[in-house]
Amino acid sequence: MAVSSLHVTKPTPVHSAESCRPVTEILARIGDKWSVLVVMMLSEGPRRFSELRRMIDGISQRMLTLTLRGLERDGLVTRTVTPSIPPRVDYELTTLGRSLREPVTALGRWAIDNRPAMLKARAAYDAAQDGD
Amino acid sequence: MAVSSLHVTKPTPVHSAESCRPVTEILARIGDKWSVLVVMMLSEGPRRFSELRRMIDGISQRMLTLTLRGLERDGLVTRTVTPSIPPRVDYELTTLGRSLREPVTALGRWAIDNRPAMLKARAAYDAAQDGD
DNA sequence: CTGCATCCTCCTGGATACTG
DNA sequence: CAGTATCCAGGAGGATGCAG
Repeated sequence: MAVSSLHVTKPTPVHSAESCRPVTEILARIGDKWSVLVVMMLSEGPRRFSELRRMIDGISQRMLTLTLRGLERDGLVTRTVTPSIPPRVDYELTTLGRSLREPVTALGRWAIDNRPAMLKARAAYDAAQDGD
Repeated sequence: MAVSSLHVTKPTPVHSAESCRPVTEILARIGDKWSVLVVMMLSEGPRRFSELRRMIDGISQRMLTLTLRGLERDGLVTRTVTPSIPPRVDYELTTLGRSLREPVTALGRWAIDNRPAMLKARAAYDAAQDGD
C-alpha cells in the first residue's frame, strides 16, 4: 500500500491516551496517600498490623485497614491471621507486590534527584505571582 | 566504638518512612487524575491548549488549566503565549519534565505487564467475598 | 490486637456561564 | 481560543466508639 503525505493534519500519536490508560489505572491504585508507603514498609519482610501502624507516622487505623485491603484485593500483599489471644495478623508482599518495588524505586530516585529543582521552580513561580 | 548486639528490638529500617517522603511528595503531585496524561501528551513536542483538550478524552477545561498550572509551577512545563487574534498558547515539557518520562514509562511498563495479574487477583478476591 | 461502623470535614473535580 | 469564576456532588480520609 502506497503511503502518501496526504491529510497529515496531525503527526502520528505515539503516546495516545489509549496506551496510557494502564498507567492511569495503576496511578489510581498506588497514587493514593498511603499505598506506596505501606508497600515500602513491607519491603524487608512481613509486618504486623500494629508494626505498620507505628512505622507509618500519621496514618489512621481506618486508612491502614483500607489500604491493606486494597493492596490485598489487587494481589500485592497477603494477609495471614493467627487466631491467638490476642489475635495476630501479618501482612507480606506477594511476588507481584515485590515486583512493584522496582518501578516505584525508580520513581523514588527521580524524586530524590529532582526534588530540589522542583522546589526551586515552585518558589520562583510563587515569587513571580506575588511580584505581579 | 564496640558494636554490641544489645537492644536489637528491631532490625535496621532500610526503608524508613523518612526516606520515602520524597516519593510521597512526587506522588501527591503526579498522582492526580490528569498530570501524567498531560506529560505523556507533551512527550512528542509542544502542544496548544485546545490540542491537549482534544487529545485527552474526558478532561474538562477547568482541570486542564489547573493541571497545566500545577506542572508549570513545579517547573515541568513551560507556557508560551502568542498574543495573536485569536490568542494562542503553547505548552512544552522542560528538561525536568522530559526526565520524568523515564520513571513514569517504567511504571507504565510494569502496569502493562502486570495488569492482567492484578485484574485476576481482584476478580478472585471479589468472588471470594461474594462466596462467603 | 485487629477491625468495623459511624459521623463529619475537606478537597477534588465536573458542569456551566461569563471575560479578553 | 484561552482562561476565570461559581456552584455542586462525590469521594478521601480523620476521629471516635464498639466488637471479637
